[in-house]
Amino acid sequence: MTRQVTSSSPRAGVVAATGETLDFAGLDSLLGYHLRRAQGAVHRDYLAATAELKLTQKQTAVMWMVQGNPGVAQGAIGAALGMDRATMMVLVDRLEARGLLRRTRSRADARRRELQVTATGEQLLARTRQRVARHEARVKALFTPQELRKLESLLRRLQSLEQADHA
Amino acid sequence: MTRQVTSSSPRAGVVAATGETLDFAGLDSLLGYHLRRAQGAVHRDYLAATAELKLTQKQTAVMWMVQGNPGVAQGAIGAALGMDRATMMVLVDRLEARGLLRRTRSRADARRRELQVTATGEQLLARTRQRVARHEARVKALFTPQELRKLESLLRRLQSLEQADHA
DNA sequence: TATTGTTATACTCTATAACTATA
DNA sequence: TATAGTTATAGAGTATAACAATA
Repeated sequence: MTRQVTSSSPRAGVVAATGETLDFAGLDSLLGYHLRRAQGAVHRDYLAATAELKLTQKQTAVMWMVQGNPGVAQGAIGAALGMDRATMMVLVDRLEARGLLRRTRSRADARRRELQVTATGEQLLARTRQRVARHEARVKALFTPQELRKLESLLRRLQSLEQADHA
Repeated sequence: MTRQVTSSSPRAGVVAATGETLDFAGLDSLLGYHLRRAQGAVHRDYLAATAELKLTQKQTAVMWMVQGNPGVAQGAIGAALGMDRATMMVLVDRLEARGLLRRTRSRADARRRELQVTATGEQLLARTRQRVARHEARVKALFTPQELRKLESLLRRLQSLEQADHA
């Protein structure tokens, strides 16, 4: 497949599978576009790397955080990972149903649910970590250490949009 | 398993809404994590900026590409934007149902469906472009021109994962 | 046989709103 | 009143598999 991904030129285009040249018409001047494409590519690589384990990026992030903070409140995890309460519910419901997480009422504050990784969860998470490490290595191999630091720093700055006022 | 992969500080954490400090336990050393968070933040900003127009990032990208390439085959758009045929169907079905796109059988190759933006679609896309421009400006204001070029270049490299062999 | 589009199906993430129970 | 969690509901993106029409 011939790929002609000229970016900066005024009439950037790709040679599609059909042989037609498509005009991006400035779409590829949008940072959001590149971010979405990059995220898609990395996500698909992640899925391929962890396929049989059936833990998505988000689910892994939750398991990971709960393991690192045993007994943490459900909402605190959601807040730390930038997820809505309701979104968090869906995630935790599934992980609990699979026996990977335990949800117990907090004795200090009965409104809260404290999360713990189960023994089954520990095992699956350990296996997932190995796959993730391989996936990460493949991704990071695209960059020099300096580029990696730069990229991470720039991505962190994008995250700061979340805190900004939208008045 | 001892994990000491914390990127910035040995015990990186955030103060959650509750006042508890959460340990990321190395999660934030994963590039995929930062990418996902950044994409989430930008996506939410995009949604807020275009709320009443009801065109998502993906839908806008499709409309944008069709406008720039009138009569292009449905599959060619999908390929250029990195979407599955079935995924593309869902997108185009919705846009067609809203009267924003027209889908006609190609005379040159009857297997293909050629896409066109309707008059209604043109209007909505024009309004969307204005909102997107404002959104983009807000996002890009986080960076210097040099940083922007660097970020785009690094994101492009991530996209190249897609072409790699996963044998 | 290969390609393009289609349909059916399924799963995940996301969010809003209304509700319960606790504080 | 405010907070933590819950439930119901909905929309959107993603993908696999099987299929029809066409090349």
